[in-house]
Amino acid sequence: MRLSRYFMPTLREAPSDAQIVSHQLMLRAGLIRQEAAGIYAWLPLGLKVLKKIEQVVREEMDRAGAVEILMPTLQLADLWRESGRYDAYGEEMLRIKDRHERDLLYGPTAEEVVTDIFRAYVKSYKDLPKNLYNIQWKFRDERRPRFGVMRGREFLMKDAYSFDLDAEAARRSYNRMFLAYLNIYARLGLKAIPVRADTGPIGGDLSHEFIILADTGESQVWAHSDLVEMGAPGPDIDWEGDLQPLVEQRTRLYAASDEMHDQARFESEAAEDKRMTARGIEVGHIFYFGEKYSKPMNAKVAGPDGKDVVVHMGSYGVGVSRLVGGIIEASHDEAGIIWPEAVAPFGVAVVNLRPGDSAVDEVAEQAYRALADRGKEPCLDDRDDRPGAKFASLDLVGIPWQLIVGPKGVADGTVEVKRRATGERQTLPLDQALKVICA
RNA sequence: CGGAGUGUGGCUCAGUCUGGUAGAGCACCGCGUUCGGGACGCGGGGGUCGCAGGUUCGAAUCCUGCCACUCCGACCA
Repeated sequence: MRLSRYFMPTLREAPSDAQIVSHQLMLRAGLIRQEAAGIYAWLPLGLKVLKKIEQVVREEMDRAGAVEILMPTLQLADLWRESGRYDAYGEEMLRIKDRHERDLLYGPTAEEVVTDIFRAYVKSYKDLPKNLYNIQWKFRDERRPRFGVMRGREFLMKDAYSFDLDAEAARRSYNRMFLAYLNIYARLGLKAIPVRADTGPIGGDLSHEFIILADTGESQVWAHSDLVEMGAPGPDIDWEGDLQPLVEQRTRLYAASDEMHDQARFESEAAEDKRMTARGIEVGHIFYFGEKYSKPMNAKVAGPDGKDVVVHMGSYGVGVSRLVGGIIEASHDEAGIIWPEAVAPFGVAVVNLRPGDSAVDEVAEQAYRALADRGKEPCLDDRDDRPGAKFASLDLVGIPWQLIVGPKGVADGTVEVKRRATGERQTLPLDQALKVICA
């Protein structure tokens, strides 16, 4: 992609609406544009990042045995009347009428729809377990949207729903999601901590929130430092096997956010030098809720004895659009965004410092093609700007590498490679520069 | 939803108190000089001053109503 033909409207100053750094940087880097309170258009760069996060989430869900579907944004109120939530859900639900005066709503979540799909087709315990997920736009009419995409009204969310014969099987489904989530955040270059969450009237210990560490995060977390060190289990675990040990290894260590924190317990469970407190952002929530929806909505399968059994369900959410902001909160500096390579909109920018100079053009084109051939998703900065302006805007939008081609270097057969995250640069012949970037 | 605040060109803001022909910087267009970290000079384009009503010879400015957005609080992926 040639930046001279691209659409990347960067701003030198942040619009005054934006308070937190990720929101400011998303506006300045031209990732999003606000259309209304908590509602955003996604511009090319922002959309690329969003799609990359979405794809990582999708791959890890698939790996863990979940199956993707796509449910509608508009849902029938009647389904929500079945579960009893149509009246229970407050002003946050956007309610709409169609031309036939039928009550619709813009889905804030999809338990009802997925349960309806499930019950229509799945009739036997032999078909369990099932885990259906979708990545879809949701709407919650927040009283007070803020923090840009971190707390918008419209947001992209991955939500998965598991169906099992009993609580024990549901725990196995829960465990798969628990570990899949850790893998997702690790692939996104984030440090995530699973903290025990309030299970409300359901009870039990099967609800966790996933908090990514960021100094500017809105939540406080307290955790045993070994938990952070332990990290993700990796993709190669036996997803069909017994995952309980891997989960317990992580859940037995202390971790809590504001609402569940107990300082006395923290101090008794973690030695003084193992106590970590940090700021973070909640980017995922997994929950076992048993028969809460399956019972009122009559989602049953025939058990081994031929009798109907109400299925046990769980739901598992990842805030995909929120993660865009979350990653920026966790990874930026004074100059702008620093994208982890897994989600960067472009892998490398080939910076032509003198467009129109045929020798420079030629080397830049050559570098661009070589990087494209190697799958590095390069862009070519052939904009007619001064070098400083190019560097500043490329730093701002956070592309991980800059391969700088200028007249001086071309004259003695070299280019410069700059790494965004560290600022380190080296001057090298092109073939070696390519090796550095592709290493 | 309670409290506070802001709406002036694409962005940041001045002008409002004390009514009198709408400003600056950035961005944009043209020309020239520049060209390795958001250049400089000269010239230029662009604004129903959130909307509606009122007061006045005259309203961005005063009054009334409405709308939008932001911040603090209670609530959430």
